[in-house]
Amino acid sequence: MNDSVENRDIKTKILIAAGKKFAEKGFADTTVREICDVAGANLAAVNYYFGDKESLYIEAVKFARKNRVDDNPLPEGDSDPETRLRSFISTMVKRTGGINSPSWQLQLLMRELLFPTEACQRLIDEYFRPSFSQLLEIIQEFSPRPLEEQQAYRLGYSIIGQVMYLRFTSKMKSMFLPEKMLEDHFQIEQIAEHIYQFSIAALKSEEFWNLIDRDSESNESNEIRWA
Amino acid sequence: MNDSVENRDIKTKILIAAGKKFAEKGFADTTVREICDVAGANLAAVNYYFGDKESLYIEAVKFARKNRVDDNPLPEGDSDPETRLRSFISTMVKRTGGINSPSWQLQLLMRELLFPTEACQRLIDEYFRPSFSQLLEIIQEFSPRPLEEQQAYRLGYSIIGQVMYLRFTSKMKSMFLPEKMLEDHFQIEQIAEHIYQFSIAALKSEEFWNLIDRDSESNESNEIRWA
DNA sequence: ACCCGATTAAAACAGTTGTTTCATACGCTT
DNA sequence: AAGCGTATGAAACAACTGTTTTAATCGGGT
Repeated sequence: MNDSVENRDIKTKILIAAGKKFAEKGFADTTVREICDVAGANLAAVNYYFGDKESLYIEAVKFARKNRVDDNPLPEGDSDPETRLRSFISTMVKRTGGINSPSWQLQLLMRELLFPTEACQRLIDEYFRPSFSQLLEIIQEFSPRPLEEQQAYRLGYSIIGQVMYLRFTSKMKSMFLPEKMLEDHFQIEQIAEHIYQFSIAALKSEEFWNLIDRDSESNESNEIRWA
Repeated sequence: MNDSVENRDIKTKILIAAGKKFAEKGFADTTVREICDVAGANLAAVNYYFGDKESLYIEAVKFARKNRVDDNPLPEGDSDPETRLRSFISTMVKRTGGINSPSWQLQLLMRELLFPTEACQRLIDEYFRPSFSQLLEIIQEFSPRPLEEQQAYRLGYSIIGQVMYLRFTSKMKSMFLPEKMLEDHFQIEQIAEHIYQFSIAALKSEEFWNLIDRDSESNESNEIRWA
């Protein structure tokens, strides 16, 4: 099993075909025959190149992640917090592919999050955590004083949650929302702008930060310090 | 196939066993033999009572929903919007079972949302839409002027998204968050309170409503800005 | 006591699945 | 051109799946 040029082609074809099918129907519902069919490879090729179906799945997840990182890279730069947050949300929404056109790569990664297999921990560490860390940094800049870790995490969840929920429920959205509304008011850019506006409104609310302050003070008095 | 007392028992047992297994591993990964084993029924019982596996699945989803509705009913009453929103979020978070103790009923419904089958549309109409409608009503009360439908929907999504994301990612949360933080700061009540505070901060922001107003007046410019 | 429908039990069936086998074809080095 | 390791192709295998069949059992009504 080397990586010479002539056989990387078919191997890659299998990885792509597998990724698409796994993303679409999950591990159990996807057959090796199906994958080989799409890839134009022989049935034995999967076992020849990857050993077994499960190893192929793990490789497909890795492959999907690798292919995914480069698209929609998180914006760098030291602009103001508002702009950075807007860019971040916009990027994340774009990464999810909005409502209608999800990439199979992300769909596969999502599936892995929802029903984790062995490949999940690695995925979190290498793909999701870096983005989340960047979000935490941005959030920190809105806080009038250094945020406690758990508060930053919860805020991060609130923002990421809005983004991810749209992807998670993308299949049922047409059952929930009228077709016309989907087309007219739930396009990628509109979604991103809405989530940004909603989040920034909360993050800029003085009252909100006062509440958090009060909350953390009462926590410290009630609980043993940790960390 | 009648519903006399003596055979409702085994039928119900199968429904419960099927619900649990389907929730845990999905439709394809669950075998009829497994279900019958758990239910203490014979292999033929599934086909005898339900026809085939798929019909059993649909019945199991219905059964899960029926069992689920009564717990954590949405609070009635005509208190102020803030209280109603807080109650609503609290109820929804409780319904999701928080982080650690999900019920198999809800887990099955969630799975149906994520990877819809035929049972999904019915589920949305009978179970999720009523809750969402109530949320829309509450949101409306925060708006200084009558909300356009799509704006109400997007706001609803922002709030529901925060709640649901926690459930959707419950399995991976222990991979993402330190154990200690989960225990100390991601309990049901804390999550609910946080989501409420975050959402209410946005909903009370004058700037936010001004933006929405401006937005609805000029939809085109918004799209161009993001193109 | 007998019968008859409803239910259960066990086995068998037919189809699909992941995996393996083995013979053949290909590409490169000598 | 010969030789050799790699890759492919078609078929077969063994296990598992949902479903069906067939016979046995149960329980109540006549």
